[in-house]
Amino acid sequence: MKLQSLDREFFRRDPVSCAREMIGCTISLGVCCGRIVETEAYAAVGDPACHTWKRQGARDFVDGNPPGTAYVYLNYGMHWLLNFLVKGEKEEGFVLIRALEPLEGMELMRERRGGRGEKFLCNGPAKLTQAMGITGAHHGCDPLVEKEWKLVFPSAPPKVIASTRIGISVATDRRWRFLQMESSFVSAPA
DNA sequence: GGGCCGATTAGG
DNA sequence: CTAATCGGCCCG
Repeated sequence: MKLQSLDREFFRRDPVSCAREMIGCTISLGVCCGRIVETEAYAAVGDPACHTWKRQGARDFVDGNPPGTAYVYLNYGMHWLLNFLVKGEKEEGFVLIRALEPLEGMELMRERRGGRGEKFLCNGPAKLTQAMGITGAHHGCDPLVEKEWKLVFPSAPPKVIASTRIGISVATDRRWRFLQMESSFVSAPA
């Protein structure tokens, strides 16, 4: 089977479809690799939970970068969260990566995560950035171009479950959280 | 400048 | 349940 890398076109769509279809894709940074088992979509327009709702800086980021660009931000003053910029013709926004199934480089992940067990290395948006070594230094980088990054489609599309987004206090009714069915590496059950 | 809040996490 | 910890935003 042939490994098909995500391309620019993949991110030139609406964020909800993009978030759904990123489930099952693998993401690599350096020697570490994991399968994406949980994502969330945020819409640049009309979504009170999206950074663009309140932050001009986020809006500028959308306008000033190509689709696929990494949007990394510091949450609660201590946790880096990884998003990918999505820019369709009609809809723009972000896909938040919320959990990975660790596949490669687990030794290094474990070291970065204080020796925790495999199931707890990447089962949360801030845990996976810590395990993968993603920080604000990666904000604005282009994973479709930069060599240490690799984003690859799954050989077969997994079963995906839609659920409500987590950890937000507004627009909580939208089922814009996506999980790989039966995965034990998600941050929380659907 | 000060106050408040947040797409979280680990520990009690 | 809460502390930790800081950039952005809203005031003044």
